Amino acid sequence: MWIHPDEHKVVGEVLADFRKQRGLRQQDLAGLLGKPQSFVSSYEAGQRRIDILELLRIASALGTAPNEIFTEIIHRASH
Amino acid sequence: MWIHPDEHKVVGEVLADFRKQRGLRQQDLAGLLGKPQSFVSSYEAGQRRIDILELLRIASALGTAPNEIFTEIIHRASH
DNA sequence: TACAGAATATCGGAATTTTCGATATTGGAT
DNA sequence: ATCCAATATCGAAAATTCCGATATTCTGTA
Repeated sequence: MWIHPDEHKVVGEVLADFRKQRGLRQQDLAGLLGKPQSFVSSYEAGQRRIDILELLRIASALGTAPNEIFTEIIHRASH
Repeated sequence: MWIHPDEHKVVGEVLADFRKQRGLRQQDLAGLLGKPQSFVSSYEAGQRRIDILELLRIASALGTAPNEIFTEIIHRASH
């Protein structure tokens, strides 16, 4: 148990949506990141934090600019 | 001991430079963040990771857009 | 240079988080 | 209802974080 203040759930949801938009499975993305599927599952559920470098790598794997992800997080967190 | 792959040092250096540009001491920024000075010292030295939400808060406290920080990190990390 | 005070860095060890494979659960299609 | 893909959860060892107290480094000034 523990972690996710609600805002971390928002982060996970945004990252999950970006992944799904690309038609990737957690396992696919995990492979690109060199991590197990449970890693992706965990952060998408807001159970694990993503640090700056991880975000850069995830954004890169998803073929998006980090700022796109940030913009969406801020947008959703403000509701 | 441990953490900082070199890239985490870059993250810390960038954040330190942004802080200094604003004429803030670690203690000042720490106060804005509700954390001890050792927190700022630690991540600026690349000894502690900064997660996405923390970056948003730090950027906000420094009066800059998160993307400015990212851009600089990517720029420096690519050298 | 020598000093004072400000600024930053380091320590220690308890608490929290992360790790990853194995397993369980859920979801979608037929 | 069954099959299989996709995602979620577990556990317990390893790694990281936490923060105040203290040490060190830095800066200006006599």
